[in-house]
Amino acid sequence: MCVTLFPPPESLVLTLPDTDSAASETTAKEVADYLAKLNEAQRRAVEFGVEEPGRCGGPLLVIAGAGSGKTNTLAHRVAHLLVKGADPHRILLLTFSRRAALEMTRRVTRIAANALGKRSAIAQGLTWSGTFHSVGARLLRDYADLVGLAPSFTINDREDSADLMNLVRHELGLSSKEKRFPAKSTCFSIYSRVVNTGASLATVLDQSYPWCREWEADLKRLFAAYVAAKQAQSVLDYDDLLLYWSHLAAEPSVAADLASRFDHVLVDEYQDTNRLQASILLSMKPDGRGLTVVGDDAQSIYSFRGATVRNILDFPGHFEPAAATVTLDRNYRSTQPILEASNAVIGMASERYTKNLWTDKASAQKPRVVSVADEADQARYVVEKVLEAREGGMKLKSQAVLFRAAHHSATLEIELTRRNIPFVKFGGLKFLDSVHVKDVLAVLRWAENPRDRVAGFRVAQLLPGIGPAIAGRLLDSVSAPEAVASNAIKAFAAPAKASEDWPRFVGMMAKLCGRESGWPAEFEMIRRWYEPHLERNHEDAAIRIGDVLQMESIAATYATRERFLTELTLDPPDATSDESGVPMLDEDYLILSTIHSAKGQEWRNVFVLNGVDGCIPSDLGTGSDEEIDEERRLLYVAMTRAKEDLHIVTPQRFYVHNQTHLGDRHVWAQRTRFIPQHLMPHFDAGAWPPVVAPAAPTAAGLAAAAKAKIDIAARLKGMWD
DNA sequence: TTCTGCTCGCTTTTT
DNA sequence: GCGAGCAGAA
Repeated sequence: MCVTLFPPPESLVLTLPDTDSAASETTAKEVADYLAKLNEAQRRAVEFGVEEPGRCGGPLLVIAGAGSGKTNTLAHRVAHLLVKGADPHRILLLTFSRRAALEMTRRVTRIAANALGKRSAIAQGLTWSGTFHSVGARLLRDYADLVGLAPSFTINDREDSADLMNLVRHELGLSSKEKRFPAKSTCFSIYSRVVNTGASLATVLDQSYPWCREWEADLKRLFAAYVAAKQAQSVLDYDDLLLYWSHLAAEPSVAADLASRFDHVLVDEYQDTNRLQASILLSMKPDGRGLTVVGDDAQSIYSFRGATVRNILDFPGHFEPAAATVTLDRNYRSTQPILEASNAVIGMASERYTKNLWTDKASAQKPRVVSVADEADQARYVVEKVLEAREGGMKLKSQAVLFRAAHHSATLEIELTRRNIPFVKFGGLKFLDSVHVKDVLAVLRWAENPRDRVAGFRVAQLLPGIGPAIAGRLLDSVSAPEAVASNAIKAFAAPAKASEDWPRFVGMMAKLCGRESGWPAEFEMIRRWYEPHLERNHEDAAIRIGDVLQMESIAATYATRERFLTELTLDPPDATSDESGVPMLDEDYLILSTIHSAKGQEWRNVFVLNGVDGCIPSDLGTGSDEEIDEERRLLYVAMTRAKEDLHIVTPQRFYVHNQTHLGDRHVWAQRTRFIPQHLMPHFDAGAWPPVVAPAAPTAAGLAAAAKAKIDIAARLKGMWD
């Protein structure tokens, strides 16, 4: 995982080099240099409204098609602002993921270094770059007192939030209805959708969760209690980071201060922001001065998270006069045949807004649609083609395998492991979901914030002899008014069955709450305490201890416990590989990724797995026309990742695991509906392995086979001798 | 009250 | 191939 720290507050006071006149002259000359590499549209996007220092241009929307140099353009714009004298500490750069934020600052630094020479230290001051959520968390800690939040608030990830929802649900007695109440994760998804879309509960239920319609009144009660519980416990969920921020920004007494912190706000991947995020931007920059958003409506693939493509479409109209729009439609990534095929696929969307992309990268190779018998053949095809390209000098890292759902790569992962091909998988990660990781984090979270019931509930029940009932009582005494956590734990009458483990637990919690050991020594202490419990509860304790040890080394790179917890929640490790730990950066490895996680990336050779109906589009995403269109955009995103070669693999026979009451079964799959027959001229269609006439078995072959049979039989018998 | 062993139901994408 | 929830034993 990428471990980056927000620099300590002191570094914010970094002194800026003087802007003397001699430097300005060199600047003027080199400006021309670095802008000369951009095309005309990119250059307009970079220079728009950037005048002398202190002045910020009006709002700008950049529609940037796939591979049109979007990141590069945005990075140039930031660098250009810096060159023109903008204060880096007063630039807010909002990206979709931390990975994207890192890439952006890296590029800005490089471009600014080229343009400014030694003065590139300026780019180092670009400290406000990150996701909406992580920036929200930072701002909230600054303003915590103002909004009545404990500055030591902890952040619940999705799973924790669902657990809290579950606790509240039980307290309200909603779990013991005659008819089954929606599952905790469903409840949480509904809640989250209401918050992120700004729609009413009734609307959300009608549009997205019709089967939960009858529970509307109960859900309302549940959500009210959930919000109260979060407040009582000083915990925030992901949505709260945005929600508190938006309320903060809308509050006149704070808004001015908040807005005046930043001269420029730039937002990447704007098509994947939701209503709440848009409202935050508008209240931070009501007149749009200094506001730049970049995105591509054809790549909007996060509506399940409340993102709405309307944000990008309606952006210009929010301002008076309307925001300027620059469209980047020249593609620098893919060859002409790949682009033509991609354009054809997205061209069938029922609604579309941007123009076709164009390129001058000619190629004779059309993208391929490869028919294979089943998933095993699909895996073999990919491995064979990957190795073939590797022989031809293409690094594994320049090749990627993309799929709709994380488990689609399971067969391939086995084949890769068998053939000793290293790979790293992005997306669908369960690292933070595994019980042992959550256990350890719960201890930390509870120590950091003793009112966090989800964490405490989990920790207490690790001790033998303590179940839900006793854990609940312990938590009550810890969170009683005026209670001091470590004293309350010490004073608690543990049951006899837990007496053996109790003193050690009390000692550990006292040290953690008192911050006696310091960070990261605390982590080691928790690990040592946890190991015996892990061994008692899990057969595969050794592997799990390995994970905990790995976490320990990650923990050591964070300055404080709070930083570690916050960043791990907001930016969990996003990759796994066949062996524990991500391979060293200098090693070569194949990329496996969900299409969602592949956003913004590119590779020379791209394989799209399971290009069949039921996978793309997913069975679960074929309810409405909007959903189908989003699945189509997903395929479009996957296809436009490819620079030179694109393989869409379509297994004819598809194995489904326990998906319905029918149990495991094979289904016969059809090529995805997004590539209908009339688009096939854009592709090279073929089958693999190539069809050859079946050779009759030779006498020698039969003899060998017979011999093998005998050998195996003998060996099997030998096992029991 | 905890713990174990069973059944039933669900199963995308992620900050 | 897994978690939530339940029934029954300790």
